[in-house]
Amino acid sequence: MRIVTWNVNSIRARRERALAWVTQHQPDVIALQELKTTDEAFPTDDFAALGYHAVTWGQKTYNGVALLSRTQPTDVVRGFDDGVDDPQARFIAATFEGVRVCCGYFPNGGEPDSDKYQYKRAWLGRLDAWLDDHASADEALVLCGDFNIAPDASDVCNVNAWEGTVLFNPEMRAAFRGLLDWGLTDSFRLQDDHDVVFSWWDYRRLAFVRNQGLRIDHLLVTEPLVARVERVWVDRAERKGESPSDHAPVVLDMRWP
DNA sequence: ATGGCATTGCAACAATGA
Repeated sequence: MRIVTWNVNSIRARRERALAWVTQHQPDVIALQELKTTDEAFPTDDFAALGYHAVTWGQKTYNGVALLSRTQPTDVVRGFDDGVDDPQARFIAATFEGVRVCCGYFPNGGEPDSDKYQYKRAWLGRLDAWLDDHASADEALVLCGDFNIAPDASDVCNVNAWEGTVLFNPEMRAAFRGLLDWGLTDSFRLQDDHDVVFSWWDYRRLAFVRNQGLRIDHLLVTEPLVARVERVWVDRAERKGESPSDHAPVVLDMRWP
């Protein structure tokens, strides 16, 4: 089974690339973030023509998440359903062939002293609560998406430049460790021979050609899946050429069922 | 200390991202 996470930075701007990528790489499930459009404007029919089901949770202009799959999803949830009045569409989950796939577009956080960072903190707490209340570390589960957290110094191109930012600081590293403590494993780190580590490169300053990036897109798996992971890899090629997203797809290949 | 690049929505370049 191939499960992919990809922040597309607008599905309308990335429509042709996304269709081509799915055609080439044939994922079983692909979790998309930053759709930046409504459910009505999502190219559901284009993916259906390729044989993919789509469940979406979009909104105008910002945010938006989706799950595309070869098989029919079950038990779809949109948002945390925790009573918080939150207009930001950042979380969707569904089950595919017995694997619960949770797709999050974690908040960026703006600046460390900002309201946006407070929202990021609160959102991470709400995610923890959702996992406690609606999921189990004993079930086959993948938590994937754009976490907007670089978990370790080895995930950062320039530690001095990034330390203390909303993407890389002690509190965010602790939040990431909290997810691991809940019972998740960073599938990428089950393997130590990666050609490509980073998953995001800034559009500016020639960051991609200089390979000045961050690893902020992750696929965390529960124990029932750990031994089944075959390979986790970043499709750096998708970051090349005309009009790429600033994120590359991260691919998890595993033996399932 | 700031912009740099990209996208959206509204028609002003402002808001946002990472």
